[in-house]
Amino acid sequence: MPAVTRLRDAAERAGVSVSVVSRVLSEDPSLRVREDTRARVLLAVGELGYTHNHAGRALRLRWSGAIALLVPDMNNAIFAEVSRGVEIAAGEADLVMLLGRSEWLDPDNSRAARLCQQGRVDGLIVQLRDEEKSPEILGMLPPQVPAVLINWHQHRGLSSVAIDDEEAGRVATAFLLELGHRDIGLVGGFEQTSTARAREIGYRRALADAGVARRAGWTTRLGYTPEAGRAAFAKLLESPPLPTAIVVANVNAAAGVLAAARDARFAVPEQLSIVTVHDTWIADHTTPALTAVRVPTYELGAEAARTLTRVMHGGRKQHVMVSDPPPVVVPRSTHAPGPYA
Amino acid sequence: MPAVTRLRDAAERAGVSVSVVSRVLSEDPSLRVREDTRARVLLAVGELGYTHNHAGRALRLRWSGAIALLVPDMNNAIFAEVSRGVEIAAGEADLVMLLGRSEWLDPDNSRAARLCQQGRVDGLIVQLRDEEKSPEILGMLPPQVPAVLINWHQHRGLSSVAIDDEEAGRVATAFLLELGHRDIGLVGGFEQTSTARAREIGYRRALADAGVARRAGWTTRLGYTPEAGRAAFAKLLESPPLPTAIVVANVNAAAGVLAAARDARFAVPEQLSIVTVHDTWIADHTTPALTAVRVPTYELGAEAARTLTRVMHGGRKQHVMVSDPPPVVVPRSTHAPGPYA
DNA sequence: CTGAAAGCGCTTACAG
DNA sequence: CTGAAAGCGCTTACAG
Repeated sequence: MPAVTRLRDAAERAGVSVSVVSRVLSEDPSLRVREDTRARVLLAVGELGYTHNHAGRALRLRWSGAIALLVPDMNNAIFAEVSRGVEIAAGEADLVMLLGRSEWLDPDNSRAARLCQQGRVDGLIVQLRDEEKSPEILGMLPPQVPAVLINWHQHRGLSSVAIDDEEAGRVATAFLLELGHRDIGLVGGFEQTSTARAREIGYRRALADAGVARRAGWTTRLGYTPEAGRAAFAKLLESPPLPTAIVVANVNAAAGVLAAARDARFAVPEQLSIVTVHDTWIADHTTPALTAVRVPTYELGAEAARTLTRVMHGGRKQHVMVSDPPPVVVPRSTHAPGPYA
Repeated sequence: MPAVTRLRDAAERAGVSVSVVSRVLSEDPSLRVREDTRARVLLAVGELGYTHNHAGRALRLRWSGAIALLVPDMNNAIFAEVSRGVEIAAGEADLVMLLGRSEWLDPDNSRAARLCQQGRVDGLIVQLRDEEKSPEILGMLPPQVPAVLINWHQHRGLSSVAIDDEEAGRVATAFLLELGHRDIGLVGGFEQTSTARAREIGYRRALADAGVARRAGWTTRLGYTPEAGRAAFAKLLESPPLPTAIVVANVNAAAGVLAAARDARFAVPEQLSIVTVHDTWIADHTTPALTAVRVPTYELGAEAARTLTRVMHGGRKQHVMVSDPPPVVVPRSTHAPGPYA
């Protein structure tokens, strides 16, 4: 570590005690200092380019100024976008973001717990793996650790932040209904994940609102990966008749559906319309480009950081739904008028 | 912050002084302690679940145990993959990774410089934005700050880690030559970026080795984005004749090329073969799926973390080329035999 | 309005 | 082999 200037150096240069420098720099409004003293201090600080030493400050203040974002996989455009939101909102709260993996929560010798206990981070933002049966894994964390679960609705044990997944599912479905489709399937996520359930509810509600019957065989719940999407399409093929349109609950799965449809020489959108949730840039680069429901992923991350900040400052556990901007369909090339148009 | 156990608590429980606990935990092999003392200490530590307080340790030891990875945009599969490598290798060196943006280097009030000066991070891994004219921006960093530039070859001022970009360009081109193409263009990156230059050299060398002429009009250097790819294709169209094949220096640009070709109703690979550098998962999800040169992106990140560690431990500036595994073509669906097959 | 002092939790010469 | 003490750089009661 370079020999940096300490509070003491600045104090000596300004001809005051360290207390004064520290207080001037703290910008405590209740503080009385003579104007010329303050000026001298600021001058010295400026000349020396003094910045407080973080470790000294953290030790004294008992906080680290860091939060950790734990995701299953950065190699997922959705989480990458969330991380941008977290990083930026954290920065606005003068917090720094540490990037980690959801594995860090794994019970035996949890790295996340250690980080918290060591005082390296003040809180956690957690995206669970979809395979996780439930967020019980978080039970492994010391209960005092401030944490917020993202993409989870109303978890009883922890604060959570989610987007309006139900509305996203509803909007996607309503769009297809309006196009004249009635035979609409759902390629959904795992049943145990909160977002998958919400999106499915939205899908069902849109159908119900339109008085359109739902066919159980047209709903699959295989997950949010391209492979899951492929599998879902295969399953659909197995039990004809096929729907004329499907809602896919996740864009990565939608890419898989599209690939499988292509392999099966199925024409999209002529034979099958597809609307997916999540407007990541992959949606714009498939062929045909995916019609997608844009959801506030970035805002989700930002709100998670803000919520965590509140919790860290002693706020109560809370459940936040990010509903601004609301889910909206971005029409591209995977939808076509349905038979009832 | 939760009331965690301190060294003192463990010491009291074990009936020894804090010095002993600290020393036992440090695992200094040169240390003499009675076996039963050590056992008592370890027992107490285990029972209490003691972990050292990070701030105390960092203050005393004058290091933070953290590094920062600065990238232009996480929403780029290549950097996401690099970050995985960095994170994992950092973890192996007991370092934690802070994720930041290249903007943090911007001269006025550089956040990166502050982070270093505060002792919040011990070093930096930097991916420059492609628009950056040159790495001179790093001149803004205090010279003592350990830093390594990634995706840059042989920068004179700083350590750097890069993949074998020349070989990647060569392999891509050689693959097309072998397929019977001779009219081969290059959709390259900005001239000022080191990787773009290297990939272009590889492309030229492959042509030269095969005794095939290069046509200047078939080389564009518009950057690594989908938009750049689209623009490059448009430019190619403007000045016929067209090559029968192109090497694209970056997969994101390749996605743009593909989209533009589709819009122009150009048949890939029948009328135009495409081989791109970077085998991110996007390559597998375009239509047709991109034939790509797989390069060791993950390893690049991991090696960057290791190199930075060495530099932080006082090692000299160094330039590392990650050449294992070597660049290799992953054949998919954007290549076809050329006219000289 | 300003300063001297304590103490955050740790490691490590130094004594014994 | 073990302990008492100093000191890393900071903030903040407490005194004046």
